[in-house]
Amino acid sequence: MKQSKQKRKQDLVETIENNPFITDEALAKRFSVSVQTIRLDRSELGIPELRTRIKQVAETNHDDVKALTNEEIIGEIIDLQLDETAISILDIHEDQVFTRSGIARGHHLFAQANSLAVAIINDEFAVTGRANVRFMRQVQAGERVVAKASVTKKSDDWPVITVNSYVDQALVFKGEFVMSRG
Amino acid sequence: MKQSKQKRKQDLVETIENNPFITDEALAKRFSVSVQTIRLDRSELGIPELRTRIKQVAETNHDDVKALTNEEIIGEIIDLQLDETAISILDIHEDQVFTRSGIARGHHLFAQANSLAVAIINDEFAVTGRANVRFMRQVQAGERVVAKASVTKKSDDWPVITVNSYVDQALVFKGEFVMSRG
DNA sequence: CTTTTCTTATGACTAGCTGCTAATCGTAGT
DNA sequence: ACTACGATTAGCAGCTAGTCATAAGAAAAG
Repeated sequence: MKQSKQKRKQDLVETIENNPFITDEALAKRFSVSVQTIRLDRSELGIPELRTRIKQVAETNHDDVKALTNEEIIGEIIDLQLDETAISILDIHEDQVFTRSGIARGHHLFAQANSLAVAIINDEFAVTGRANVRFMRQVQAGERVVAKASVTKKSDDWPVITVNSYVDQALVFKGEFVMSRG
Repeated sequence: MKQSKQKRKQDLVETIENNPFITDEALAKRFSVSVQTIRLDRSELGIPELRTRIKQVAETNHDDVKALTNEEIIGEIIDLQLDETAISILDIHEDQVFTRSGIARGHHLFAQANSLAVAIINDEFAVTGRANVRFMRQVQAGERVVAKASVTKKSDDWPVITVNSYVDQALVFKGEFVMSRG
């Protein structure tokens, strides 16, 4: 069935969206137009060719370079006394755990604690110098991690922050962060 | 470096397994043999061509709810000998640094090293038990961090992995990870 | 009836293969 | 030394699913 160019383009986008594995030839048959017309439409719509599309689908879930959340702070700070204590919460999401075991990847707990340690120091250029961490118990997806930080050694050069993270009442993470002023 | 056919075939399987997006030409270069040899090896091993491989990857995680082969890794692993050594690279992006100082937030370096430590252990349920890390030098946006991991203590219960990360030749991160098998 | 837009056709080119045949290399056995 | 053998390399036709550029024909709009 022949349709208007507008309509065909709309349908084309939809069709490809829910079946990225379709070739131009198949599309041509489906819309009763020539392959060339499909190519024209695709180029006008900025839709890449089949192989590129497949690759994109493959990459979205295979891509190794998975970044951590791009927020300045991992977790939500709910209490903060500068240079004293701080508390943050982090809800462990489905994609922060190992798909096989369902256990939260360690670096997320580290990131939460590290963020908190940085936040507690009243300095614009505070960075972590050293850290000593321990994962006490595995955390599952859906659990809420509460991190409690306190400055255990006040020093302008090397303040030390201790972070304890809990799920309910259970200690899941212990960390000691030695900071440095940038 | 030339190797025996057996060894090459083994390496070929591994290489393709953790990077299905590699062409025969690239493989030929990597193993210092001709493209024809790679094709021969592939056909003997029953490994399909690039496009088919990509399609398989795309398909398995298109209709798949629970992907098992999902390697959640921060950074790109460029070399891996299970239970021995591993190397990964991570390009520090604009939004992985503190907006004020431009210094990479520590947990990204930790995440890279932690991922590598998990990957090196030949176990589906390996998790980090303890870690001792040190940030030697600040890393700026745009810099490429190369993490080198090696198993320093082989143990079924508590293997220890040492990770050293470099920017150019400079050591920027040192970490010791004590793993536990889930 | 023109003009413009749309559609289709054509030819030349590409990557990354397959499948086949033929030649060469190095090593080992007799 | 000769030969046999496995491993390697080379070359070529053909394939898919495209690319780009150009041109010509059809349909719609002015």
